[in-house]
Amino acid sequence: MAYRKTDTVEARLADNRKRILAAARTLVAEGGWPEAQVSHVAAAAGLATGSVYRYFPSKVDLFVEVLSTVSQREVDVIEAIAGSEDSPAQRLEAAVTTFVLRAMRNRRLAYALIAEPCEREIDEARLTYRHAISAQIMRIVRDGQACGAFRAGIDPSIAATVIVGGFMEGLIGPLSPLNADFAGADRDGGAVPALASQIAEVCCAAVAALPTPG
Amino acid sequence: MAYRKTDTVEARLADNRKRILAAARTLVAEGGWPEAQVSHVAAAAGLATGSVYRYFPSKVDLFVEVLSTVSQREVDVIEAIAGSEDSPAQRLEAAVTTFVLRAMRNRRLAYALIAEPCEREIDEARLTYRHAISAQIMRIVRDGQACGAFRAGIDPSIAATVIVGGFMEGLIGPLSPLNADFAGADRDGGAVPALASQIAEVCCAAVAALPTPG
DNA sequence: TCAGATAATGAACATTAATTCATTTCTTCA
DNA sequence: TGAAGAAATGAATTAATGTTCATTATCTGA
Repeated sequence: MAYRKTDTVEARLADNRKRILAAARTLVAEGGWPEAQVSHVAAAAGLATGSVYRYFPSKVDLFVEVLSTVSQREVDVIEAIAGSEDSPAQRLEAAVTTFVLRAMRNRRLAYALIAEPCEREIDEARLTYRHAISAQIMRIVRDGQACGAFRAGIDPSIAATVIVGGFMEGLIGPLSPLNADFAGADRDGGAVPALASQIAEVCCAAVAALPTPG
Repeated sequence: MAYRKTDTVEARLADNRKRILAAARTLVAEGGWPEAQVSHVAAAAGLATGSVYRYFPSKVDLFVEVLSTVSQREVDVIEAIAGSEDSPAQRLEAAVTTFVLRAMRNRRLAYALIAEPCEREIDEARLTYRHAISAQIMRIVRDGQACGAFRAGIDPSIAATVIVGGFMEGLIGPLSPLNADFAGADRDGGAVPALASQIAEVCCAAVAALPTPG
């Protein structure tokens, strides 16, 4: 009488869930939010539309999980940099450069997750990760102020927010699907590293201490 | 046989159009985009829903005009500052401070026009004005580099973009309706001017030249 | 005042996807 | 193997607004 999920079934269910997430991510990475439709996801995952709702309570939940997974990885990367042993100036430079370079590796996805207009609830989920990134930058700023490498008298929270807004905005143009300048994949030695280092330089200067005169 | 609009009618039509725009603006300023519905606008303007379509081809056109009117004024203000006789450093500081202070005078409206999720086409119209503001900042950056007040070797376009993103992001938290910290109208001598000057300081430092050593 | 022309109305319509759910198919285990 | 439970299906439903348009009201010039 009892029905208990076999390992086989359990595995298939888990696989379905993964495939749905992967399909959703791929669709966003290829066509942005306009492609992010439940029926498309289902088709791409080889399931019926209604089946998606056996794995995710709603479209928003599904895509928030996609966004969270990708974003959390970026937060982790920045956190590792923020917690490293390098000088605050080096850490700030590395955090910004790394973020820009990584975003440019998957432009369409990064554009969708960072800047493309989307549903309110997904947009709100973005804030979580922006805050998390900002918190790591703030930590670097605090450390820098403590050791005199960064100017005192600036609110670290404001500085971090401005820096995060700055490098995100610096990315948006190059990320935009409308912008063809960065379409070529000349990631190494090309325009992308130059962009990253320029953005990082401006961000670092925003908080750097003035060299002690004399 | 012929029908020619009387001055009276002409005036009434013009007045209707203005009232529609004013109502639309007021609704956005009070409730943001969720309130920006054609039927609400019509009711607030004392007209029927369908009548709005005698003055504007679509909802998007109407609200793009609202956004344009408000945004262009801000562009004009910044342009005046950018073209003034002050030093580049003073102009940059003034541009950022002024923008922040003006935005904080009508937080809900500024939030809607700058950051609140909205329809794709309205969002695209935002970019126009962000670019226009960026162009003015870039002009200041160029002038500053030319006279040695700002560091050479930075792409003025990138610097301007990062600065604009920075102060916009610095504003978003304080502008957000969710944020109660700035709800009080202590505009003078209070938290708002302090915020503006902190944001401006960070932005200015991003491009300022290092004092010549020795 | 009246015919011709325009303006205003607002209920009905159109659109677009998300979501539901009655039905079908698959799984389990005695 | 078959009865009961679970999973999958996908067409129909829902919902929320922007937009239309047949109808009504108003205006102009003679």
